Formats: sequence, C-alpha cells, structure tokens
Amino acid sequence: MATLFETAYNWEPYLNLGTRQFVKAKSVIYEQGSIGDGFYYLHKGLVRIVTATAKGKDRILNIVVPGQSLGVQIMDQRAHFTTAQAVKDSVLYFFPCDQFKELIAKHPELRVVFAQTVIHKMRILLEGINLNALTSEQQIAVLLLNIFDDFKNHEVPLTQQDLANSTGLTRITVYKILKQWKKEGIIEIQDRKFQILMPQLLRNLVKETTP
Amino acid sequence: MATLFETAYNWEPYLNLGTRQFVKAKSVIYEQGSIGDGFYYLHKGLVRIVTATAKGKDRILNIVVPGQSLGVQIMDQRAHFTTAQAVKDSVLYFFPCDQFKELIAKHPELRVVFAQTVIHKMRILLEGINLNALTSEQQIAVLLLNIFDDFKNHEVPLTQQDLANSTGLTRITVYKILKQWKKEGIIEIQDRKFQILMPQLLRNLVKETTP
DNA sequence: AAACAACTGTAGCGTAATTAACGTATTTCA
DNA sequence: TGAAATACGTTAATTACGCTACAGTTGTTT
Repeated sequence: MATLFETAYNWEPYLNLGTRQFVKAKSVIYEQGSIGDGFYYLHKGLVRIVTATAKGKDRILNIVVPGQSLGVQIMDQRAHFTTAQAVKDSVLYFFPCDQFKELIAKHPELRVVFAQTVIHKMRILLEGINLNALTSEQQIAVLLLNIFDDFKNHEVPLTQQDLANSTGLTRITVYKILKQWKKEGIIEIQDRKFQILMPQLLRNLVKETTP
Repeated sequence: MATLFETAYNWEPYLNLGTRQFVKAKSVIYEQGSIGDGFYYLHKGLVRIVTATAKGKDRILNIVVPGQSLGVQIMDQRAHFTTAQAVKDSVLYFFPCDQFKELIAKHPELRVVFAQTVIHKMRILLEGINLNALTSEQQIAVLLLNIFDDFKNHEVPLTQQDLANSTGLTRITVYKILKQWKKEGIIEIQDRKFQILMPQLLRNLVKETTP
C-alpha cells in the first residue's frame, strides 16, 4: 500500500453516540471473514489493517492513526475482507450498523463524512495497486515518505518485516535497500527506528519517471 | 485487478431520474485528474476502468458490464483517480452529485444501494492488491477464471496486452503462459478469443497454497 | 486498395528479487 | 530472570520476469 495513512474526517462531534472500547496491543478488533455489525473510530492508539493473501502471507494495507475510522466496509453487511489489529493499546468508539442508520437520519451531514471516509479508503487501496508498478526501491521510498508525512511526531513501529508486508517484497530485499540508503546517508537507523535525513533524495528516486 | 467484474446492484428503478448518454467505443467517459460532478450507470455496452501508474503505464482495474455503475468515487467532490473508457458503444445514465442528494432524500433506500456499490469497488481494488502476492501464472489464472465467471455469454474483448495491463505483467510473460496452457490443453484460443477447456486445472494452480 | 496501426509469435540475455540458511542482537513474557 | 520468540545482518545460489528485437497477422482507416 502506499499512503499508509489517511487524513482524518470529522467524527469527533458524534463520538458520544458510539460506545467506547478499550483494546490491548496485539489484540484483534475484527477479523477477515467475520461478519461484524458496525464500524469503529480510533480515538487513541494505533491499528494495523491487514489482509490475508492467498498463501497466508499477510499484507499490511493501512495503518490507522487516531482520528480515523476502520471497518466501514462492513456497512454492506457482508464479511470483513480485512483484519484490524491493535498495534498499541487503543481506544475506539463503536457504531453499530442499525444504530448508524438512525444517526444518519438525525444528522444527515454524517452521510457526507461517511462517504468521504469510504472513498478515502478506496484511494488508499488504489495507491497500493499503483505501488506495484514501481521498482522495489521506489516502493520503499514512497512508503517511508508517507510514513514520515503522517507520523511526524508519533512513534512509528514499523519493522523491516512490516515494510516487506506493506509492499509484498521480502524482508531481505527491504534490508538490502535500507542498507544501501544508510551507506548513502539518506536514512539513519537507531534503536530500530528510522529517520530520514535527506527526504529529497527519496523523492527524486520516485520522481524519475520514464527517462 | 482480480474480480474484474462485479455483481449488479439494483439501480434500474431509478434510471428515469438520470440523464441518458450515448458514447462511442474508445471514447473517454471521465478522465483521471478531472473533476466530475456526478457518476454513471452503465445500461448497455462495456467500459474499462484504468489508472495511470507512475511511469505512465496504464493499469486496468475493472471492466464494467451493464447493470453496474462507475465513477461513484466522485461523490467526495475530488478529482477522479481513474479513467473510464468505453470499450464498445455504450449507453449510460448520468446522475449529478447535487441532484443525487435530492434523490437520496426522496428515496432513502438508494443510500444502501450506493454504499454497496462503493464498497464493492473496494473489494475489487483489494483483490487487485492480493493478486500481486501470486506468481504470474496464478495471476493470469485468477483473471481468466473471473472473466469467464462474469462474461458467460458476453464477448470478452481482452487482448494479451489487456491481461498484461490488468496484472502488471508484460505482454511477453502473458504470452508465454498462454502458450504453455494451450500446449497443456487447458485453454483454447481461436480468433483471438479465449476459451477455458479445463477450468479445474486453473483453479488448482491457484489453490496450491503453502505446501 | 493501400497504408497504417494494433495484436500475436518467438528467442535470448541480463538482472533484480526471491529462497535458503545461519548467526547475532533484542524484546517479550512466564 | 531466564527462556523463547522476534527482529536484524549477511551471504550465496537460483530463477522468474522483464527487456529488446523483429517478423508475421489481423484489423482499421482513408
């Protein structure tokens, strides 16, 4: 996936209409294949959206940061096609489907917010597809750039394996690219946390279109 | 993309509320980057949804068959992130955004239909992502199987290049796989049209999960 | 009917990326 | 606090796939 992270849509005024839930790090919020009966809004914490590809390998589609919602696709009353997993201890607000209908009746402006949310998810998925047209180096570059755009002050708990799972590459490939970049001084790694020293170089990597 | 084709959702009762449009084969219905002011329902014909990846290469995301809608993502009032291109002469119904709001006010059940439509598009995109986890052979297999599921009686105007553009593979790779399958008697090609003789073999190709 | 464009058939080569394998460091948790 | 589980570093071997190139076919345009 590409834009791992999305901009928030304004759900805050309606939070009191949902039910608050606390989940522990690593626990599953909803699982691919299960039929849920509502969607969630992430208030605090961090949630990872993954999908099981054929071959069992998980693929990270999206990292949800506070202010965003997850599981909206359940509104069509079919099984979830992704799994949501808390990365940190998180606080969520849950909105059941049927209750949401009433909500919309009372607050028609929510319809727009909801539509935007869903469509934004579509954009994220599409970027995930477009990512595959790039070289592996470019894929990681796009990924890192997006991460640092969205996580400015947050801590980013992405391992090499996570980067691999976000792109469909192998950990070894990710490692090699990172190593190279470290040598070139583009990035810095300390305590297994990334820092981009020269983002412009990464951007150049991506921009170099058809020569 | 994977499920090139989606199931129809019931827009028919509302067609008289849109404006009918006729478009010629190969003409563009809406273009990536442009800002439209409504979405379309395909009544007759065939439409191809493509996206321009970095590097200009087009990628086919979806083939829209009659009974389905396209361009729904414009409802968030931002630029289209795909291009829709008529494959055959087609008949569409156009629903402008603002008018659609009134529509929904009058026919609240449309909200559900609309949500289902959008979420279905999400599923298609996700399948496109999942496709990348497979070998090239498996990708083509999935693709062909989907095509023949959805186009039972329709004519399928997919060239080798189209298959390549649907998966991100090169035409040469597609050709090699097809050649191999022809040799094995799995498929038959006549007049540049496909026929799957032994779909089960294709399904096996895909099913062979983690050994 | 000629000219042009788009699609298919085929080969060979190079390489980027996957797989396999293994040791070290660092968290996690019982 | 010690064992187990994860994550990282590194190398070497294998291969799938892309790229290039060109010739033959079918389809479209004028």
